[in-house]
Amino acid sequence: MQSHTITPVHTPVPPRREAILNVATRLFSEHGMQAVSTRQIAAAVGISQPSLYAHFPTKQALVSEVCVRAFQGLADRMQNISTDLAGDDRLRAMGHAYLEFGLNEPDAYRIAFMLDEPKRAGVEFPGPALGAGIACYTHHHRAIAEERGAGLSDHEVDVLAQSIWACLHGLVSLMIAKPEFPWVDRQELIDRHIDWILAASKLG
Amino acid sequence: MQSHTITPVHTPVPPRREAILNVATRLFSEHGMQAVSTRQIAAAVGISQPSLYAHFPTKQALVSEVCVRAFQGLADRMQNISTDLAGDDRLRAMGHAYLEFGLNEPDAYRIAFMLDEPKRAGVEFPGPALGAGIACYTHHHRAIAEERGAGLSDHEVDVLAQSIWACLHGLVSLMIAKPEFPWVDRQELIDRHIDWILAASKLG
DNA sequence: TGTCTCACCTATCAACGATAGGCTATCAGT
DNA sequence: ACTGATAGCCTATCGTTGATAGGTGAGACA
Repeated sequence: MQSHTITPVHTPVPPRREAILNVATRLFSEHGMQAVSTRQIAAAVGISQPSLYAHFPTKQALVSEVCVRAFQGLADRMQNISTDLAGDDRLRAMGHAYLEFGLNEPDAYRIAFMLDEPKRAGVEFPGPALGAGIACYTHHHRAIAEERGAGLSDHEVDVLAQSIWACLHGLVSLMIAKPEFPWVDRQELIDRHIDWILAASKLG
Repeated sequence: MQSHTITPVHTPVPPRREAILNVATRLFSEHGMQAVSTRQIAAAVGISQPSLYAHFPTKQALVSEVCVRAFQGLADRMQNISTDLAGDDRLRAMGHAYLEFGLNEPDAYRIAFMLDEPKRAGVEFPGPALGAGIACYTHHHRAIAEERGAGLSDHEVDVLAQSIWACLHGLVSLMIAKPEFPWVDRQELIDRHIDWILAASKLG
């Protein structure tokens, strides 16, 4: 039912919505997503709590949009790597980009890959946040197929890509969830984990 | 304590605390831990909601105890494997035990390894649930050290054990959190993931 | 019998996400 | 300039959550 009144020319984007997203991003990364209430977000923006619901239908929608924005950065980075590099350099750079994104944006990563989908009650979205993560997985899958897929069936490429993804996800998600675990030096573990996966992926 | 259980006439007195834990375990595995409220647990037990707090100081304490009990099963299983088997059979069996535990007890696994510690505000527990999980990691670390540690320094064993743990955790946690992802056949992925890790762990 | 203990109850709290309904400023069409 | 619609915001309130306060009643023991 929205008509020809779409572009009012003076407001290219409602600034309030943007302000809410920026404030929410900051609060989420400071205190964690579950710990930040809609009332805190509204107070930080300077509006009342119900007013948030004029811009976002639900808190989850706000969270998802914050997350999607963060993941766009990872997708861009993986895209660039895929066009700039080749061979082991390509895979190594993508692995590092993936791990470092997860460790630098733990809230976005957690929202996309470490939380259950809200699958309650019938209809079931892929979920916008998960969708943004899947876009990154697609870059990963294509890189594996092109760099390690020679002589493998599509199915075998799928198995390899999912196995490698699991290895990368395992390290970043464990480090996010359990930072107090007595890890060995973080950078050394990341480097050797990736090198080890790269070598193993040549085993066939 | 109350070993000879001839149920008294009036009050069946199956220890309340035990009944709560059993009911909570069932409800958590049916609907997920976050979705079950203290009121639902109390109703299923047949007592009022505040009465729960006579047995557990907080909901988190109840959740943790359910989780610790579940993990005791995994620890026992890994202990048995470590004494019954050796070589690659030992590592393979432990890997399978670990993955299948996570997939069969997703709530316990999630509580122990996929949730942030409640580290806010000063004092910081290791957390009873995490503690139970760490006990299992210890079995894993020892097995890696004994089966793959020849010629490696302690530090290199740590790196290898943490890398392999991350690979195992990655697969189980992703499958738990994202069951709707188009995974290849679950059993095939598990088998080939473990075999692949086993082979890779021989690369040095 | 008196009293101590303790598991249990009802009543209630503060905080949460979310909704209902009214007020006001802007703006297009007449 | 008036009118009517719209958008954005407000206060008030809802139902649910985890958790607390304070009273009640039964069994153990002197």
